[in-house]
Amino acid sequence: MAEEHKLPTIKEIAQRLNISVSTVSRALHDHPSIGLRTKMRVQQLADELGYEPNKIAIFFKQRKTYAIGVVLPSLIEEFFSKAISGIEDVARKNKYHVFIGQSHDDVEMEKEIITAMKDQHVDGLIVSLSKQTKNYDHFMALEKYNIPVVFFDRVPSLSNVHKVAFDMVNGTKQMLEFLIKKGHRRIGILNGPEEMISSKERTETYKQVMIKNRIKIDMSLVESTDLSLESTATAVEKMLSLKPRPTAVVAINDYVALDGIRHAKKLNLELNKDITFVSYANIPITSFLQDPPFASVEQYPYKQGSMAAEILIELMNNSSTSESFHNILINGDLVIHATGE
Amino acid sequence: MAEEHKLPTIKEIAQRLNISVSTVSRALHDHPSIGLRTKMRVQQLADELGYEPNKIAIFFKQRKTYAIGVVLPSLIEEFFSKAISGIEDVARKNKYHVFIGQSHDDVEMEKEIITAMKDQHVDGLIVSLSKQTKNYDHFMALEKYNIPVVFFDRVPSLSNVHKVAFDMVNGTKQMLEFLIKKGHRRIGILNGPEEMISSKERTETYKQVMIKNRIKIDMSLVESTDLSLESTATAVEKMLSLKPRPTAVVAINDYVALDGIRHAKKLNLELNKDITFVSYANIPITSFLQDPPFASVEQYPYKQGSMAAEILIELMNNSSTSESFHNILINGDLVIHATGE
DNA sequence: GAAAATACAGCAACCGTTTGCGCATTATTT
DNA sequence: AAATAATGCGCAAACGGTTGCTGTATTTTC
Repeated sequence: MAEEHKLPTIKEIAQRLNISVSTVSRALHDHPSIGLRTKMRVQQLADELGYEPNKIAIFFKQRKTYAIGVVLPSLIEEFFSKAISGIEDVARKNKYHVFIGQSHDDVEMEKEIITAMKDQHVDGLIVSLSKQTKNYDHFMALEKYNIPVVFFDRVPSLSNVHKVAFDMVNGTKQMLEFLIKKGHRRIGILNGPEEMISSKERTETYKQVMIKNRIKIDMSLVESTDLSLESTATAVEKMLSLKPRPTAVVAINDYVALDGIRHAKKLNLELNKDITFVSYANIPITSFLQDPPFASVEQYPYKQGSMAAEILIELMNNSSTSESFHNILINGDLVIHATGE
Repeated sequence: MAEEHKLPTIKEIAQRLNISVSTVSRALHDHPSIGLRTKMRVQQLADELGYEPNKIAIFFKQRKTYAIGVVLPSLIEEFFSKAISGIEDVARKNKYHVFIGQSHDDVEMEKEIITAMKDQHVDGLIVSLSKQTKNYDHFMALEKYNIPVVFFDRVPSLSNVHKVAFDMVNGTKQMLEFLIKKGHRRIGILNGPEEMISSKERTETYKQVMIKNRIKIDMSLVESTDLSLESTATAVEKMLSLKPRPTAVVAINDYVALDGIRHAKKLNLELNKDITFVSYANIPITSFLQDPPFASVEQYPYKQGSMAAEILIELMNNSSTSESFHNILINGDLVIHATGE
């Protein structure tokens, strides 16, 4: 049973009613040049037959797919799954659908996904770079296909692209000023890989704020991790064995901060007294944690996603290549987690 | 610049070479009935022009999109984002792409997504039900369009569907036997909403195991939560205020267990002594937790996702409606988290 | 009552590719 | 040398729908 799977087409309606397909098409679109009588007959038969336009055919004709692709490192990070929600919501409102691809922080995978999405003729792309990505040719190639790209969060260090990102400079300033106000003078940074511009910005801002507050800059207080477990462990260890030890540590994200906290406990350091950890917010389980980071900068992933999507939609509509590039900075907010000090 | 966006087509190649499009098409496919000379000329020009077949046109013609849709409650739950990875990996291997839709546990949203995916002509669908879903008509309607559906994790209570799910009966047995062996006699259940078959199975298994171990069944030890924060809080409170209090509690997932643990601490109960919490694994941050659930049953989301995808691919290939339905049960494994007792 | 305007519907091309069938050429067989 | 078989390629339809143009009744206008 159910083996005939012949969906009704406009052609069929035309035959049954003994009129032309163009008339049917126009009737269904309520075109003014079709008589009321005909329109009604068509509408009725269409309903009876359960006719539904074949969108693939339409997309093909219109050279549009109403699909946007999203490429990001990993859905497991809450930051990204929240961002996806923002993208999805905006997309749905505008009748777009969302393809998702995870690069798992692998450039080759990223390229593959981009190619696949190009082949699928997505109308636009939203991308958060893999942490390995240094070269942007595979994105630039998309221009040829007229596929606009909006980057978010992990954006390339180029000026001629559209991007939405957390305002790292501002967020880092807030965080450092907060710590300094609390009396900290020796502040460590558990930074991300050099390839990420956010890492560079963090370091720069660090220097800036230190200078402004007349604190001597000590670059041995800046450690990097490529975010792998081992690399993070090494960085944490180095950081905590510095002499004198920093009294506060800014970690690139909550996971790294938690690693630091765990290690500090092992060393029998008293948290928020001997040493204070702060970070940039990625995870929301802090309420279950005995010792959360003292504070985090909320980065509003949902907002980043939805803004990126809005920009993309604008770009897809006005294919009139507006010469300017969007460069949105999202302001973070400092959130205090720890219950007391 | 770049305003001509005219991608080369087979037609263009044909014109330039003064041959027919059919010849070009066949040449590009290495069809035996095309002469070597012609093939080479075509190939070369195609390379020069950077020709790429228009997949949309091909999909349209072949009435296939090479897209599979995935509908699930929320990407934020790690269980699901891991499952997605499993689905994606299998899909990619088979040249399929993945559309994702989040129902956010809302039936209406679920229906909308299904409709959208049907309109997009996905070739198949993988679904984990919203916790509200009681009626499966919107899935059954897909038969008409010849779109196969494979359910996973949150599956419907129907026998004539394909599904992959965690073996709740077995997993729960393992867990309960484990607790009983440890001496627990008064075991509470923080169960999920009644609509989820897993909840029913949990209750049933509970009774069964109790009977087998000659422990009197006390249904006041079974509390339900709809998984909202408030509902969970209420259930936890009730559970911990029972007299006598249970010495062990099985929670539907880690989040609920953590809520229980937090509440127990507030009541100054000593964990794993006065009361022990166990659950089904959804989250991996246990290593950062001071007091993780004592044990969890790992549900292998990646495996569930990849198996569901494999079944779907099989179904999409053999549209020969095999009369039997897949009904895979994934065996869980008990994982002990707590460091000591 | 004839000319002009309007209303209604059909023709055919088009989007890019695939494929069954037929038709020339050339090559092979006897 | 004639009949047969390969070989190489083109024609045209098909997938489902949209749209500019054309054509014919029917009305309206003066």
